[in-house]
Amino acid sequence: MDARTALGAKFSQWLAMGPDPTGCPVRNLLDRLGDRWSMLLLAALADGPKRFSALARVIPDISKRMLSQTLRSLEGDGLVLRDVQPTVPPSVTYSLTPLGESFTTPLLGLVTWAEAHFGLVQAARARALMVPIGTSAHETPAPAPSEH
Amino acid sequence: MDARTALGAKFSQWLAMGPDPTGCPVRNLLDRLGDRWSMLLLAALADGPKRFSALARVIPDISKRMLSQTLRSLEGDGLVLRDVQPTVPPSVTYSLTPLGESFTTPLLGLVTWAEAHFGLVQAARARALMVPIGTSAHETPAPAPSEH
DNA sequence: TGACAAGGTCTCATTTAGAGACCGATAAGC
DNA sequence: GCTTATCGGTCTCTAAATGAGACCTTGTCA
Repeated sequence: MDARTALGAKFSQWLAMGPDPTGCPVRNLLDRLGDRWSMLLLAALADGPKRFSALARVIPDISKRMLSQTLRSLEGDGLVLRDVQPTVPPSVTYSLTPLGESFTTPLLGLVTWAEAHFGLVQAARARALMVPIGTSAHETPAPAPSEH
Repeated sequence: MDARTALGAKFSQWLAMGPDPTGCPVRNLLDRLGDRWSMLLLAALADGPKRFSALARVIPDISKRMLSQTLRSLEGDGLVLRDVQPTVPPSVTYSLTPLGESFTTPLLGLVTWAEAHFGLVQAARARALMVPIGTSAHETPAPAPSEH
């Protein structure tokens, strides 16, 4: 059974579980980790424990606000450990918990796929620009350039 | 080399590539697929081609607006094929492209992890509620209910 | 004296997502 | 004939998420 078949089978099982999407583990975790920063932070922490400002440096385009918020969400889910040393100024180190480490396995699969297929995605994007999305031979001709 | 080490190695490679995050394939794809709906739609389509309204039924809590928008984004990235039959009313069927099918492999890994570890995540969440985040032994003592 | 660092929080403005009305053509129910 | 529903969306309006950047405290360095 290939991955597509297996995934499709799982998906129809979720459907059978009823109409409540929040009860589904996959929906639940995808809602948490499926944002712009969570998986990226987990990848950064896979490289080793890091302090708040070190994370901000290696991911320059995250705001302090989202960095703080996302780390607390990951901590709340048990994926990240937050260790505060009561020095002055305080020193806070974030690291992966064993649960967080276990997540690096599927995350590595995702990352590997991205590296391997990025070229094909870029090619598809280039085609999408040449032929506007949704346009094909049998559709309505291009709409007359009406203003507004 | 375990997954965590491999992922950490990849992460430090990205850092060496320079300060521009958008050039990184992983950042780029994570920004596209790392949202609330993209991976879920890919999982739904792994179950087989589906029409617009069928997708809306199996994922009841997505709005038509986001469904349309996300499908077009996936089409633009070459993961999903949109097939319009010029009947009246038009019949539009979405399916995975070969590239989209190849993504089901890492996605299945993610889904499998979620199913296997959801219990641990729930336990961590419960603990996080009992002991407010960031609180540990060497921090400021719990704000003693300064009764007198 | 002033600047800078730690690890955040706070407010404000912009961006994004969701709710729901609407569309045009057709077919079914009454 | 009238109402209703389906199809695959788009449109507007509002609510929520996000980003930018000021601010905080205590201490060290110049």
